[in-house]
This record gives sequence, C-alpha cells and structure tokens, in this order.
Amino acid sequence: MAARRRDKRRTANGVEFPLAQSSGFLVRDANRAFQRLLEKRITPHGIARGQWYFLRVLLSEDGLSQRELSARVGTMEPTTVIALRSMEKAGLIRRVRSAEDKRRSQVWLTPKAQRLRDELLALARGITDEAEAGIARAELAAFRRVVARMTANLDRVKA
Amino acid sequence: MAARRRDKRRTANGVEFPLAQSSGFLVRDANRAFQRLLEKRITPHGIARGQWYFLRVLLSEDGLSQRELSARVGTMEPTTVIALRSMEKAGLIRRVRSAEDKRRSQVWLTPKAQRLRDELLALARGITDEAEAGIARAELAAFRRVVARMTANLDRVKA
DNA sequence: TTCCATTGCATAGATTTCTAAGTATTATGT
DNA sequence: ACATAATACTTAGAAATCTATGCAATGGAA
Repeated sequence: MAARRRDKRRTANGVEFPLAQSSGFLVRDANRAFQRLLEKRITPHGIARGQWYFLRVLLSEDGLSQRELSARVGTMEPTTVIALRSMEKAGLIRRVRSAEDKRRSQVWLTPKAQRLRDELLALARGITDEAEAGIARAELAAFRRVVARMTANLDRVKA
Repeated sequence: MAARRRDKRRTANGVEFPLAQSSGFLVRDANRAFQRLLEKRITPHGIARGQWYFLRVLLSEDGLSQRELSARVGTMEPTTVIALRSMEKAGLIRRVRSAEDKRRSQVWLTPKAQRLRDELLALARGITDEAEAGIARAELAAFRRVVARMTANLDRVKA
C-alpha cells in the first residue's frame, strides 16, 4: 500500500531518524495504551481519567493540600483545581479549608471513595500485570531504572 | 512535611500498590517530560506540539492519506483533522483530494516544511540524545524492547 | 441497476491539560 | 507596623485529544 505510491513520494535525503528508533515515540505509544485501557476499566466505576491520578495518590496519602497533590501527581495547579472540582461533585473527595492557614485546602477522600479503595488498587495492579506480562523481573527492573533516568535527564535540561 | 499530619491520615490497609512501582505512572511521567522539552524546542520554529507528530511522519513518508497518517501517528481521525487544518493554515502542508477516489485526501508537505526537514530531525535527535544520556547502548535496546512489548500487551487486551 | 455496507473525512461536544494572570492570605524586612 | 514578597488557590483562554455521530463517495450483492 505504501509502495503503491512510492514513486510519488519524496525520497528521504540528508538527516535520517526513523520513528521506530525514537524513545519519545515509544514512550508516547505506551502511555496512550496505558491510558486507553485505564479509561475502559475505570469508566464503569464512574471515575474519569483525569480524576484517577489524584484518587490514586489520595488512596496512599490522604489529606494532602492541592499543591502537594499537584506535585505528587505531576500536573500543574489549574489542572488539579479542575480535577478536584469534578471529584468533589462526584462525591469522591471533600476540600477543607485549613484553619491555621486559610489559603490552604486539604483534600480528603469521602467514605464512598474509601470503599472503592481495594477495588481500584486491584484494578491498577491488573493493568500493570497486563502490561508486564511475559517480561522478566530483571528486565522490568532495568526498564524502570531507564525510564526514570530518562525523565530525570529531560527534567534537568534548561531549554 | 508528610509526617507532620501523619496522625490525621488514614493508615493504608488491605491492598497496597505504591505509585513508584507502577510502570504506567513511570511511562506517564516520562511522556510528559518528553512533551515539555519538545514543546519548548519546536515553539520557536512556529510548530505546535499537535502538529509535530504529523510533520515527523510526513518527513519520512510524504503524500499519505489522512487515515494512513492517523494510523502512523496513532491518533483518532478527528484529532488528525484538527492538526492538519492548523498545519495547512500554517503553510506546512497541502491537502489534495484524490482524483481516483474523491473521498480520499492526500497530504503533502510544502516546500516551506521541506526546508525545515533537517533542522527538525536534528531537533528530534537532540531531544532523544538528552533523554538517553548516560544510558548504555544495551540498556537502551532492552528498554525499547520492553516498552514496545508493554504497548503490544496493552493493545491486545479486550477490555 | 439499485440498494446497502464500507470507507474516508468531518462536525459536535466533552475532557484533560497547559500558560498567563488574578485574588486572598501569610511571612518578612525595615 | 507597614509595605513588599511569597504562597495557595483560582480564573480565563487555548490546545490537543477523545467518543459519538454525520455525510459523501465507493464497492458489492441481489
């Protein structure tokens, strides 16, 4: 199919850099695959993708401020505001203005969210298991080391 | 800081699954790191992040249909429509309705985009180099194998 | 040939995310 | 004490992405 019109296509000259060799492209693909499956699995629980990451963090560490949550989840604060607003509307969290520092909001899971805890963590584990199927322990450990190193490398770049 | 309010926080019981051990989270982090740096570097060239991936594919294989492009880039077709519209407005591509099949649009890079080719591929290579700094060749090869396997694993899941 | 399914692209509307800028509260330096 | 800076959150607006649906062209079956 690609060959059908090959004659019309520009032959690549000069610099070459096939996509298949791009770590960034591979990571992007994997990320979308994770997100697609995640979304399929959490939607039946009434949870949206944008809510998931915050829920996931709060399940381990409840009562964080919005800024702390943003740091843990890795999103900018306006994103956090939007996600938390929808989570509050969905009855998953409460936001409590701190008495000592009135700028601060602390975020607490509701009993409803607490009750979902084991089910959601099992769901997360399930997706991870699907992803990691057939990959050796040692390879996974190496993978985690490399991908974390890449993130650190990129975060360290000035511009 | 976390310890300061530990007493108030729910102690995790039952299932546990620390975020730091989640491949999905690691991949998401890496993806955002790639995207952040990418955006910083392409913006000065007048290219938006959403345009990048299509440009990147077209630089290797010009004259694809929108459906083929969607498949290569890995986005849904409405996303492709939006990206291509902005690229056409920006003078990076032309869309030519196929004569043999009037449903079909073929997408061609403009001379302007062609002239950016070597610069953009070098830019892509540069980001990859930053990401991969200090990681051994063998580890990179293993990484690529694992991440591609994860994507394939996830894509194969029914629901 | 004519009808129906398929294919290729587009539109509509929602969600998730960002940057830039604004508001309220608290901390700090003089 | 007061002005200024820093902090915590919010709003506004734009971009990128998705699902669901629609429309036009093509192909295939009866």
